[in-house]
Amino acid sequence: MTTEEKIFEAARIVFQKKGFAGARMQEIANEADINKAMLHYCFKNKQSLFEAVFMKAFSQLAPQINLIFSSKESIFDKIRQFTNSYISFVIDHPSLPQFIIQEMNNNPEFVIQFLNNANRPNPSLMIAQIEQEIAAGIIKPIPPKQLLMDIFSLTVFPFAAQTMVKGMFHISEIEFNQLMEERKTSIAELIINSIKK
Amino acid sequence: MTTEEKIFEAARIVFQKKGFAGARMQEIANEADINKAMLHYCFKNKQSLFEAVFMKAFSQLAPQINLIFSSKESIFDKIRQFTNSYISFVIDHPSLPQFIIQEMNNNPEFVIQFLNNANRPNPSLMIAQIEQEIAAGIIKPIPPKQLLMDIFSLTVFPFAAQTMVKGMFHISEIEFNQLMEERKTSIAELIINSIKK
DNA sequence: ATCTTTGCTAACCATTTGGTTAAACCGTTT
DNA sequence: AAACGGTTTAACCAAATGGTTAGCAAAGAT
Repeated sequence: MTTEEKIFEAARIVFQKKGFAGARMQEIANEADINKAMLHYCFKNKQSLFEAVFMKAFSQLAPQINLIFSSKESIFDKIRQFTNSYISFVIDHPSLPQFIIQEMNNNPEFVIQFLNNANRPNPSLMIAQIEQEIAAGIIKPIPPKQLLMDIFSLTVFPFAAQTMVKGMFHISEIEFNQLMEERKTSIAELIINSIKK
Repeated sequence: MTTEEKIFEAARIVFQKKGFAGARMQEIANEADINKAMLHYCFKNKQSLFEAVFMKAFSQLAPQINLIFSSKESIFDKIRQFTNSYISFVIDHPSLPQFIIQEMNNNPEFVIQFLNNANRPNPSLMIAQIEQEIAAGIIKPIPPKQLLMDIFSLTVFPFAAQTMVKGMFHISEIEFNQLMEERKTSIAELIINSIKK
């Protein structure tokens, strides 16, 4: 592992645990087990190191989202595929959702500029598809944006609010992951049951 | 408004916008339009000022949650009541959910101690009720914890991820609030449709 | 009138924090 | 072996930041 990779990995850990404002360059250096000056040798400054970490995080998550926005399946299959693959992915990267949500909320200006980017996830195709399937009588009439929010809410929220969920239910990391495994199909069935005619 | 109230209100605004780590005492003083030394005259330090704000936030939100955990209604009515009243409340306090989730995730140790407190929202009664209604054949068999997570996910997530939702759909604050109004009944119907026998 | 308390501020302080620099290290080239 | 270039570090710096202090002004209390 190159020094730059060590730094990046350490930065990822620290930024995702403490957020941009709470992270300390010295802590990242300690985590990477290198001298603090190396951080500035490999990355311009805290901001650009953070942006590298954030972009990587987002670029890992984006394909998961594009999976549901851009595939050619029917709505039902899309929902089944998405809940399954997204939850699998996030179990392996459990701090990503909260990290992204937190930093987006703390830098709304950045988000606006960021989401105008080219390969950002774009829901408009899927909204059109939902309207079509409603018109075709396959699913009940439901505002497409609501359905999209339903899918994301059910999938992402338990991870974003992980600490609270664990605290409320008094469960461990392992039990939490078991719940999320169970949730893969549980969510899909919930939505499909509710919208199919 | 007393000086202490001015400080508290300013601290609320700044902490909820930037989080604990991102908030600056000077910025709070500016927002309150008083001298920075007054912060320390009225509150011991940053930590205790933050705790006052956090506790207030949580104590406002807790009754909304206890509404669903402790009322005597049937599950269906509980869901209808909760989605309605929670969303009404949070439209008026839109940064509360993200604030609480963020600070809990950033201080997990604090959460553990905090959720052992007496009047914390406790889901066990409602879990028992769900099991009863399943046994009575009123609703389909579904793991109670999943149902609880479903309700909270659908209700809380759009607010917690507000900036992302607005960015994805390219909608304004006002349009967002309209979506959330619509969502009050939309969510309740989604869940009830899906679990009723 | 004077002392005391309370609310408040300007100036200051110690530490932390992001960032820089000059020199050392080390493998490669000449 | 001397010169070179990329890598790494100890030491340092300036600014930011949370917190303190000494004192002022006004309102009660004696």
